[in-house]
Amino acid sequence: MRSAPTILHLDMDAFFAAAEQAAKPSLRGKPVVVGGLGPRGVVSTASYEARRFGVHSAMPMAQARRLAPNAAYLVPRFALYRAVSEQVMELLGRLSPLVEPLSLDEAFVDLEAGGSADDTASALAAGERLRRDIRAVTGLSGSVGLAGSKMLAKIGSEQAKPDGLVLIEPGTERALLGPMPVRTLPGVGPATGDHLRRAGMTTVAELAEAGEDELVRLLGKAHGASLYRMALGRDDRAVVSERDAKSVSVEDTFDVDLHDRVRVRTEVDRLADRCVERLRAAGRSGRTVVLKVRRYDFSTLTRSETLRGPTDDPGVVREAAGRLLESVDTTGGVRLLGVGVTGLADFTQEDLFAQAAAEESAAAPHAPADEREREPVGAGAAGTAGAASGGVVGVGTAVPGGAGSGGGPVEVPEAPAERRFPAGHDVRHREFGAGWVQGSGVRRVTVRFEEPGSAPGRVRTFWADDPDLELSEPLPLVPAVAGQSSWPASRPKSRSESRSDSDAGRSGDSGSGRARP
DNA sequence: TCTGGGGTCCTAGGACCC
DNA sequence: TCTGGGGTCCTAGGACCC
Repeated sequence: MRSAPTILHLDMDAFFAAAEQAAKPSLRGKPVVVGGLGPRGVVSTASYEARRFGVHSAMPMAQARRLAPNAAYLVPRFALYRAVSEQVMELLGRLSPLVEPLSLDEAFVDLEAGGSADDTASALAAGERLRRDIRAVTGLSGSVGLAGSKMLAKIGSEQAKPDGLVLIEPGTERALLGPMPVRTLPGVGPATGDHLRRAGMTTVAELAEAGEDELVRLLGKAHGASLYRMALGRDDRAVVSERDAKSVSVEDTFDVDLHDRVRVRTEVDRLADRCVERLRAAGRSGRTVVLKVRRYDFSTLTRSETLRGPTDDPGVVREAAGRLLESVDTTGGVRLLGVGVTGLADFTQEDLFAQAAAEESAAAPHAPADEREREPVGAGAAGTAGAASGGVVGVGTAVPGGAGSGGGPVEVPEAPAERRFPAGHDVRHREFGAGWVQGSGVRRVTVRFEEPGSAPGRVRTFWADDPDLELSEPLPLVPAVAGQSSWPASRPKSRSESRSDSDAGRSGDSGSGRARP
């Protein structure tokens, strides 16, 4: 707690949906829902227009479509959101060296540590200036909370939404919190909320009255004690700018449950490879391998194995995950698989002579499908990895498809129009210019030709293999102005890998099972 | 046509060691 | 040799957050 409201919390308003509306003029003022479009997708973000229909985050997409059948439904474009996020974080960095990002669209800033505010008036000024700057640079709105602690700053930004600022004057915390529902406090979710309600507590004031002993008895030592402090408005947590990741994991939910044991095993191998890719991109290695299985009935279990030393070897992680899989009963079907690594260390394979030798005999006879021969194993790799790793584009849930090696019995369907041109992604046509994929299917692609600065545009339909039409990088939401932060998405990236994928797919046009739309 | 993906932190029991 | 206690590591699960 400090006596001046110099901790700032920024939360961008409906971030993913707002970015899409800024990128697509025809969607402004309309309900927009961003999330997974598959049969098991959920909502990531709903625009405020969509929220009026009752759509909200984490809702199953099917339910959202029932509530708001006329909304625009889009897959997330993380490359775009990451680029906007970097612009925002850069603005926060001008306020203070102490910036703690919580996600792409949210962060704490210690204004006092940055010398940008030391009392109510200066904090207010800094907050309002920040909101103006964010709008000028990104075209989007963010809400700001200012208070003497993290908890209150965050509650402030929540109250400020959308597009507002709330300052909570130190000294007024308890009066403000008292009547609020317990769910307002961070760390009180559905389970704890129910627990407390059954014990007769629904407001923050009632938590404070109950006392620490009672809350500890109810919720356990750590949770009870911290909740009691929060209920009194006490929160001394510092803004921490750099935190090392403690685990890396990847997981996939399948459109239909997997029953074939062999298929389950190949999916685990692919997940292990993806996990190691991310691990290596971060320059880390890990000692404990975790397998996650969600079964047909949504029951979820994890199995883990700790190795003798850390590894970033895909073969080692595959083997461990495979062993763990053998201890799991998958009859009935598998809905989700995940592979993760914890116990992270900073060094990589070179340091692991002993480990490598010990593991050698157990290594698979065939090389992993995704050998990264581009990067020499030498010292240069770590130094350049950062620049190259930024370009990974997360495109919803890609489900089937061989890992590219082409070997193996898994059928490789032609890349259908909806995968080559995912709904919502940017394209460029040689004649008509910039636009975005409004829909695709049956080998056709429908494009709306408009871009961030333009008026709402018109729609045209093309063959999916039209050579004049190609996928393109996201454009800045606001035209660049001299002296302002650059547009990260426009930085040079690795050559589009979708090219080789689609080449491989296209050659087999007449071949095996092409997905019917 | 129910329930994503990426994380963090906490608890609890058993093994093992001193 | 009838019985203690503390510390750390490993494993599994659950709650919570965005």
